Amino acid sequence: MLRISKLTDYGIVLLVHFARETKGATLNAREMALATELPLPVVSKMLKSLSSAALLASQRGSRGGYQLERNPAEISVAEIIEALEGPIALMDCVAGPGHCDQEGHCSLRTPWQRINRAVQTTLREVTLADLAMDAGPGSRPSPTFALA
Amino acid sequence: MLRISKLTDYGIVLLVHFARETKGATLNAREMALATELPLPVVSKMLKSLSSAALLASQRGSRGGYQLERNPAEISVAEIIEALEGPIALMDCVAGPGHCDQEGHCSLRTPWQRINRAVQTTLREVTLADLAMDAGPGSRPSPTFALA
DNA sequence: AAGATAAAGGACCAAATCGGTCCCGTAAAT
DNA sequence: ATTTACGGGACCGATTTGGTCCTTTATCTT
Repeated sequence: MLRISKLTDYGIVLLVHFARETKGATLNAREMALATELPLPVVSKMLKSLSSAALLASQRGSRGGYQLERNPAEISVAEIIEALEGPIALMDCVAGPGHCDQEGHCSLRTPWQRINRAVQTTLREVTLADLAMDAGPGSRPSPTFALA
Repeated sequence: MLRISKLTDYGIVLLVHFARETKGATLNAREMALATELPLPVVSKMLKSLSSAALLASQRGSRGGYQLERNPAEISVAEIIEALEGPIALMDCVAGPGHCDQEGHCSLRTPWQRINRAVQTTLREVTLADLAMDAGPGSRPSPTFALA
Protein backbone atom coordinates (compact mmCIF):
# COMPACT_ATOMS: atom_id res chain seq x y z
CA MET A 1 0.00 0.00 0.00
CA LEU A 2 3.02 2.23 -0.21
CA ARG A 3 3.01 2.96 3.50
CA ILE A 4 5.60 2.74 6.17
CA SER A 5 4.34 0.34 8.80
CA LYS A 6 2.59 1.55 11.91
CA LEU A 7 5.45 0.21 14.01
CA THR A 8 7.95 2.27 12.06
CA ASP A 9 5.76 5.27 12.60
CA TYR A 10 5.80 4.60 16.33
CA GLY A 11 9.54 4.31 16.19
CA ILE A 12 9.80 7.73 14.64
CA VAL A 13 7.46 9.21 17.22
CA LEU A 14 9.74 7.83 19.90
CA LEU A 15 12.83 9.23 18.28
CA VAL A 16 11.20 12.62 17.90
CA HIS A 17 10.43 12.60 21.58
CA PHE A 18 14.07 11.95 22.34
CA ALA A 19 15.08 14.72 19.98
CA ARG A 20 12.89 17.14 21.89
CA GLU A 21 14.30 16.24 25.27
CA THR A 22 17.30 18.01 26.71
CA LYS A 23 20.25 16.67 24.81
CA GLY A 24 21.46 13.31 26.01
CA ALA A 25 18.60 12.67 28.39
CA THR A 26 18.14 9.04 29.33
CA LEU A 27 14.58 7.75 29.27
CA ASN A 28 13.31 4.27 29.90
CA ALA A 29 10.53 2.39 28.18
CA ARG A 30 7.95 3.18 30.84
CA GLU A 31 8.62 6.90 30.66
CA MET A 32 8.46 6.84 26.89
CA ALA A 33 5.17 4.96 26.92
CA LEU A 34 3.78 7.55 29.26
CA ALA A 35 5.02 10.45 27.21
CA THR A 36 3.80 9.14 23.87
CA GLU A 37 0.60 7.50 25.14
CA LEU A 38 1.57 4.33 23.33
CA PRO A 39 1.19 0.87 24.90
CA LEU A 40 4.26 -0.13 26.87
CA PRO A 41 4.94 -3.46 25.12
CA VAL A 42 4.99 -1.71 21.78
CA VAL A 43 7.23 1.04 23.02
CA SER A 44 9.51 -1.52 24.55
CA LYS A 45 9.72 -3.49 21.33
CA MET A 46 10.48 -0.50 19.21
CA LEU A 47 13.09 0.88 21.59
CA LYS A 48 14.86 -2.45 21.35
CA SER A 49 14.79 -2.29 17.58
CA LEU A 50 16.06 1.25 17.52
CA SER A 51 18.77 0.31 19.91
CA SER A 52 19.98 -2.67 17.93
CA ALA A 53 19.93 -0.44 14.87
CA ALA A 54 22.31 1.85 16.71
CA LEU A 55 20.01 4.83 16.57
CA LEU A 56 19.61 4.71 20.33
CA ALA A 57 22.21 3.86 22.94
CA SER A 58 20.97 1.69 25.75
CA GLN A 59 21.88 1.42 29.39
CA ARG A 60 20.77 -1.64 31.31
CA GLY A 61 19.87 -2.12 34.92
CA SER A 62 18.36 0.20 37.43
CA ARG A 63 18.52 3.84 36.31
CA GLY A 64 18.97 2.50 32.82
CA GLY A 65 17.17 3.53 29.66
CA TYR A 66 17.84 4.86 26.22
CA GLN A 67 19.27 7.97 24.70
CA LEU A 68 19.90 9.28 21.22
CA GLU A 69 23.12 7.96 19.78
CA ARG A 70 23.65 10.92 17.47
CA ASN A 71 22.54 14.46 16.87
CA PRO A 72 18.95 14.71 15.56
CA ALA A 73 20.18 16.75 12.61
CA GLU A 74 22.33 13.84 11.56
CA ILE A 75 19.62 11.23 11.52
CA SER A 76 17.52 11.15 8.38
CA VAL A 77 14.05 9.76 8.02
CA ALA A 78 15.40 7.43 5.36
CA GLU A 79 17.86 6.01 7.81
CA ILE A 80 15.17 5.37 10.38
CA ILE A 81 12.93 3.64 7.90
CA GLU A 82 15.81 1.55 6.64
CA ALA A 83 16.74 0.60 10.18
CA LEU A 84 13.24 -0.54 11.02
CA GLU A 85 12.03 -2.10 7.84
CA GLY A 86 14.99 -2.74 5.63
CA PRO A 87 16.16 -1.08 2.43
CA ILE A 88 13.84 1.40 0.80
CA ALA A 89 12.70 -0.35 -2.34
CA LEU A 90 9.40 0.75 -3.78
CA MET A 91 9.32 -2.34 -5.98
CA ASP A 92 10.78 -5.78 -5.56
CA CYS A 93 13.10 -5.56 -8.50
CA VAL A 94 15.19 -2.78 -6.99
CA ALA A 95 15.56 -4.58 -3.67
CA GLY A 96 18.32 -6.66 -5.17
CA PRO A 97 18.81 -9.57 -7.55
CA GLY A 98 16.55 -12.58 -7.32
CA HIS A 99 13.51 -10.62 -6.25
CA CYS A 100 11.84 -10.23 -9.58
CA ASP A 101 10.62 -13.10 -11.75
CA GLN A 102 10.92 -10.98 -14.85
CA GLU A 103 14.50 -10.10 -14.10
CA GLY A 104 15.70 -11.34 -17.46
CA HIS A 105 13.46 -9.55 -19.91
CA CYS A 106 12.29 -6.61 -17.86
CA SER A 107 13.07 -3.21 -19.29
CA LEU A 108 11.50 -1.35 -16.42
CA ARG A 109 14.26 -1.87 -13.96
CA THR A 110 16.33 1.17 -14.81
CA PRO A 111 13.41 3.60 -14.60
CA TRP A 112 12.29 1.96 -11.37
CA GLN A 113 15.71 2.49 -9.93
CA ARG A 114 15.59 6.14 -10.82
CA ILE A 115 12.21 6.58 -9.22
CA ASN A 116 13.32 4.73 -6.17
CA ARG A 117 16.43 6.81 -5.84
CA ALA A 118 14.40 9.99 -6.09
CA VAL A 119 12.17 8.91 -3.23
CA GLN A 120 15.16 7.85 -1.22
CA THR A 121 16.73 11.24 -1.73
CA THR A 122 13.59 12.96 -0.52
CA LEU A 123 13.54 10.84 2.59
CA ARG A 124 17.22 11.30 3.17
CA GLU A 125 16.93 15.06 3.16
CA VAL A 126 14.51 15.21 6.05
CA THR A 127 16.14 14.80 9.42
CA LEU A 128 14.91 14.00 12.86
CA ALA A 129 15.63 17.59 13.76
CA ASP A 130 13.19 18.74 11.11
CA LEU A 131 10.52 16.53 12.56
CA ALA A 132 11.28 17.54 16.10
CA MET A 133 10.92 21.26 15.62
CA ASP A 134 7.43 22.25 16.50
CA ALA A 135 5.68 22.91 13.24
CA GLY A 136 3.80 26.01 14.22
CA PRO A 137 2.20 28.11 11.47
CA GLY A 138 5.19 30.39 11.09
CA SER A 139 7.96 27.85 11.43
CA ARG A 140 10.36 27.25 8.60
CA PRO A 141 12.09 23.93 8.28
CA SER A 142 15.18 23.23 6.22
CA PRO A 143 15.07 24.34 2.57
CA THR A 144 14.87 20.95 0.92
CA PHE A 145 12.19 20.00 3.34
CA ALA A 146 10.13 23.04 2.52
CA LEU A 147 10.15 22.50 -1.21
CA ALA A 148 7.22 20.10 -1.24
CA MET B 1 7.28 -2.19 3.87
CA LEU B 2 7.10 0.94 1.77
CA ARG B 3 6.48 -0.98 -1.43
CA ILE B 4 3.87 -0.77 -4.08
CA SER B 5 2.11 -4.10 -4.25
CA LYS B 6 3.12 -6.72 -6.76
CA LEU B 7 -0.28 -6.40 -8.38
CA THR B 8 0.24 -2.70 -8.91
CA ASP B 9 3.60 -3.48 -10.44
CA TYR B 10 1.91 -5.89 -12.83
CA GLY B 11 -0.58 -3.20 -13.69
CA ILE B 12 2.20 -0.84 -14.64
CA VAL B 13 3.90 -3.50 -16.72
CA LEU B 14 0.66 -3.95 -18.60
CA LEU B 15 0.23 -0.24 -19.17
CA VAL B 16 3.79 0.04 -20.40
CA HIS B 17 3.12 -2.69 -22.90
CA PHE B 18 0.14 -0.74 -24.19
CA ALA B 19 2.24 2.39 -24.37
CA ARG B 20 4.75 0.59 -26.57
CA GLU B 21 2.15 -0.70 -28.98
CA THR B 22 1.10 1.27 -32.01
CA LYS B 23 -1.11 3.99 -30.71
CA GLY B 24 -4.65 2.93 -29.97
CA ALA B 25 -4.08 -0.77 -30.48
CA THR B 26 -6.68 -3.00 -28.91
CA LEU B 27 -5.37 -6.01 -27.03
CA ASN B 28 -7.28 -8.55 -25.04
CA ALA B 29 -6.35 -10.24 -21.79
CA ARG B 30 -5.03 -13.38 -23.45
CA GLU B 31 -2.70 -11.43 -25.72
CA MET B 32 -1.45 -9.35 -22.84
CA ALA B 33 -0.77 -12.41 -20.74
CA LEU B 34 1.22 -13.86 -23.59
CA ALA B 35 3.19 -10.70 -24.16
CA THR B 36 4.05 -10.10 -20.53
CA GLU B 37 4.46 -13.74 -19.53
CA LEU B 38 2.16 -13.15 -16.60
CA PRO B 39 -0.60 -15.61 -15.59
CA LEU B 40 -3.85 -14.92 -17.40
CA PRO B 41 -6.08 -14.62 -14.31
CA VAL B 42 -3.79 -11.97 -12.90
CA VAL B 43 -3.63 -10.07 -16.14
CA SER B 44 -7.36 -10.28 -16.46
CA LYS B 45 -7.88 -8.96 -12.96
CA MET B 46 -5.54 -6.05 -13.39
CA LEU B 47 -6.94 -5.06 -16.75
CA LYS B 48 -10.35 -4.91 -15.15
CA SER B 49 -9.02 -2.65 -12.42
CA LEU B 50 -7.25 -0.40 -14.86
CA SER B 51 -10.37 -0.20 -16.93
CA SER B 52 -12.62 0.74 -14.05
CA ALA B 53 -10.03 3.33 -13.09
CA ALA B 54 -10.46 4.82 -16.55
CA LEU B 55 -6.85 4.32 -17.50
CA LEU B 56 -7.87 1.79 -20.10
CA ALA B 57 -10.91 1.79 -22.32
CA SER B 58 -12.58 -1.57 -22.75
CA GLN B 59 -14.48 -3.13 -25.57
CA ARG B 60 -16.60 -6.18 -24.87
CA GLY B 61 -17.53 -9.14 -26.98
CA SER B 62 -15.71 -10.88 -29.73
CA ARG B 63 -12.85 -8.77 -31.11
CA GLY B 64 -12.98 -6.86 -27.86
CA GLY B 65 -10.12 -5.90 -25.59
CA TYR B 66 -8.50 -2.89 -24.04
CA GLN B 67 -6.69 0.18 -25.19
CA LEU B 68 -5.06 3.15 -23.55
CA GLU B 69 -7.57 5.81 -22.68
CA ARG B 70 -5.03 8.64 -22.85
CA ASN B 71 -1.60 9.51 -24.16
CA PRO B 72 1.23 7.80 -22.24
CA ALA B 73 2.86 11.16 -21.63
CA GLU B 74 -0.27 12.25 -19.79
CA ILE B 75 -0.42 9.35 -17.38
CA SER B 76 1.80 9.66 -14.35
CA VAL B 77 3.08 6.85 -12.19
CA ALA B 78 1.41 8.52 -9.24
CA GLU B 79 -1.91 8.33 -10.99
CA ILE B 80 -1.51 4.65 -11.72
CA ILE B 81 -0.58 3.84 -8.15
CA GLU B 82 -3.49 5.89 -6.86
CA ALA B 83 -5.84 4.13 -9.23
CA LEU B 84 -4.74 0.69 -8.13
CA GLU B 85 -4.13 1.09 -4.45
CA GLY B 86 -5.76 4.30 -3.33
CA PRO B 87 -4.29 7.64 -2.28
CA ILE B 88 -0.56 7.83 -1.82
CA ALA B 89 -0.15 8.20 1.92
CA LEU B 90 3.14 7.07 3.37
CA MET B 91 1.67 7.16 6.85
CA ASP B 92 -1.85 6.68 8.09
CA CYS B 93 -2.25 10.16 9.43
CA VAL B 94 -2.02 11.82 6.03
CA ALA B 95 -4.56 9.45 4.48
CA GLY B 96 -7.32 11.57 5.94
CA PRO B 97 -8.99 12.23 9.29
CA GLY B 98 -9.81 9.34 11.58
CA HIS B 99 -6.83 7.24 10.57
CA CYS B 100 -4.50 8.16 13.37
CA ASP B 101 -5.14 7.49 17.05
CA GLN B 102 -2.86 10.32 18.03
CA GLU B 103 -4.71 12.78 15.84
CA GLY B 104 -5.31 15.17 18.71
CA HIS B 105 -1.90 15.65 20.18
CA CYS B 106 0.35 14.70 17.29
CA SER B 107 2.72 17.37 16.13
CA LEU B 108 4.20 15.27 13.37
CA ARG B 109 1.35 15.58 10.98
CA THR B 110 2.51 18.70 9.20
CA PRO B 111 6.02 17.39 8.51
CA TRP B 112 4.55 14.08 7.42
CA GLN B 113 2.36 15.87 4.97
CA ARG B 114 5.35 17.67 3.52
CA ILE B 115 7.28 14.45 3.13
CA ASN B 116 4.32 12.78 1.58
CA ARG B 117 3.77 15.60 -0.84
CA ALA B 118 7.40 15.45 -1.89
CA VAL B 119 7.14 11.77 -2.71
CA GLN B 120 3.89 12.35 -4.53
CA THR B 121 5.52 15.04 -6.60
CA THR B 122 8.33 12.71 -7.56
CA LEU B 123 5.87 10.07 -8.63
CA ARG B 124 3.73 12.55 -10.46
CA GLU B 125 6.62 13.73 -12.59
CA VAL B 126 7.33 10.34 -14.10
CA THR B 127 4.96 9.40 -16.86
CA LEU B 128 4.06 6.19 -18.58
CA ALA B 129 5.91 7.52 -21.61
CA ASP B 130 9.10 7.73 -19.55
CA LEU B 131 8.72 4.13 -18.51
CA ALA B 132 7.86 2.97 -21.99
CA MET B 133 10.91 4.38 -23.70
CA ASP B 134 13.53 1.70 -23.91
CA ALA B 135 16.13 2.59 -21.31
CA GLY B 136 19.22 1.84 -23.33
CA PRO B 137 22.59 3.13 -22.08
CA GLY B 138 22.42 6.29 -24.13
CA SER B 139 18.76 7.14 -23.67
CA ARG B 140 17.74 10.36 -21.97
CA PRO B 141 14.41 10.55 -20.24
CA SER B 142 12.62 13.73 -19.20
CA PRO B 143 14.64 16.19 -17.09
CA THR B 144 12.86 15.75 -13.78
CA PHE B 145 13.05 12.06 -14.21
CA ALA B 146 16.77 12.15 -14.83
CA LEU B 147 17.62 14.09 -11.71
CA ALA B 148 17.66 11.08 -9.40
C1' DA C 1 25.95 -9.95 48.67
C1' DA C 2 20.96 -9.33 47.78
C1' DG C 3 17.38 -7.36 45.61
C1' DA C 4 15.30 -4.35 42.43
C1' DT C 5 15.27 -2.40 37.95
C1' DA C 6 15.43 -2.35 33.11
C1' DA C 7 17.05 -3.81 28.65
C1' DA C 8 17.82 -8.13 25.25
C1' DG C 9 15.96 -11.52 22.79
C1' DG C 10 12.60 -14.29 21.40
C1' DA C 11 8.32 -16.95 21.01
C1' DC C 12 3.85 -16.44 20.04
C1' DC C 13 -0.77 -15.19 18.23
C1' DA C 14 -4.77 -12.74 16.06
C1' DA C 15 -5.99 -9.95 12.44
C1' DA C 16 -5.34 -7.77 8.26
C1' DT C 17 -3.48 -7.73 3.69
C1' DC C 18 -1.73 -9.78 -0.49
C1' DG C 19 -1.35 -12.63 -4.39
C1' DG C 20 -3.78 -15.40 -7.06
C1' DT C 21 -7.74 -18.36 -8.93
C1' DC C 22 -12.31 -19.21 -10.36
C1' DC C 23 -17.10 -18.58 -11.57
C1' DC C 24 -21.08 -16.55 -13.39
C1' DG C 25 -23.34 -12.71 -15.69
C1' DT C 26 -23.48 -9.44 -19.52
C1' DA C 27 -22.28 -7.27 -23.95
C1' DA C 28 -20.99 -7.58 -28.71
C1' DA C 29 -19.62 -9.69 -33.12
C1' DT C 30 -20.40 -13.38 -36.61
C1' DA D 1 -27.55 -18.85 -31.59
C1' DT D 2 -22.99 -19.29 -30.63
C1' DT D 3 -18.73 -17.64 -29.50
C1' DT D 4 -15.73 -14.31 -27.65
C1' DA D 5 -14.30 -11.30 -24.07
C1' DC D 6 -15.06 -8.06 -20.45
C1' DG D 7 -17.47 -7.07 -15.54
C1' DG D 8 -17.96 -8.05 -10.97
C1' DG D 9 -17.54 -10.71 -7.68
C1' DA D 10 -16.45 -14.46 -4.18
C1' DC D 11 -13.03 -17.05 -2.37
C1' DC D 12 -8.72 -18.99 -0.31
C1' DG D 13 -3.92 -19.88 1.14
C1' DA D 14 0.17 -17.52 2.45
C1' DT D 15 2.46 -13.82 4.22
C1' DT D 16 2.93 -9.66 6.93
C1' DT D 17 1.57 -6.80 10.55
C1' DG D 18 0.52 -5.28 15.05
C1' DG D 19 0.83 -6.43 19.48
C1' DT D 20 1.64 -9.27 23.91
C1' DC D 21 4.31 -11.92 26.98
C1' DC D 22 8.13 -14.47 29.10
C1' DT D 23 12.75 -15.57 30.29
C1' DT D 24 17.54 -14.14 30.58
C1' DT D 25 21.17 -10.87 31.33
C1' DA D 26 23.21 -6.68 32.97
C1' DT D 27 23.54 -2.86 36.28
C1' DC D 28 22.52 0.00 40.08
C1' DT D 29 21.26 0.61 45.06
C1' DT D 30 21.41 -0.69 49.63
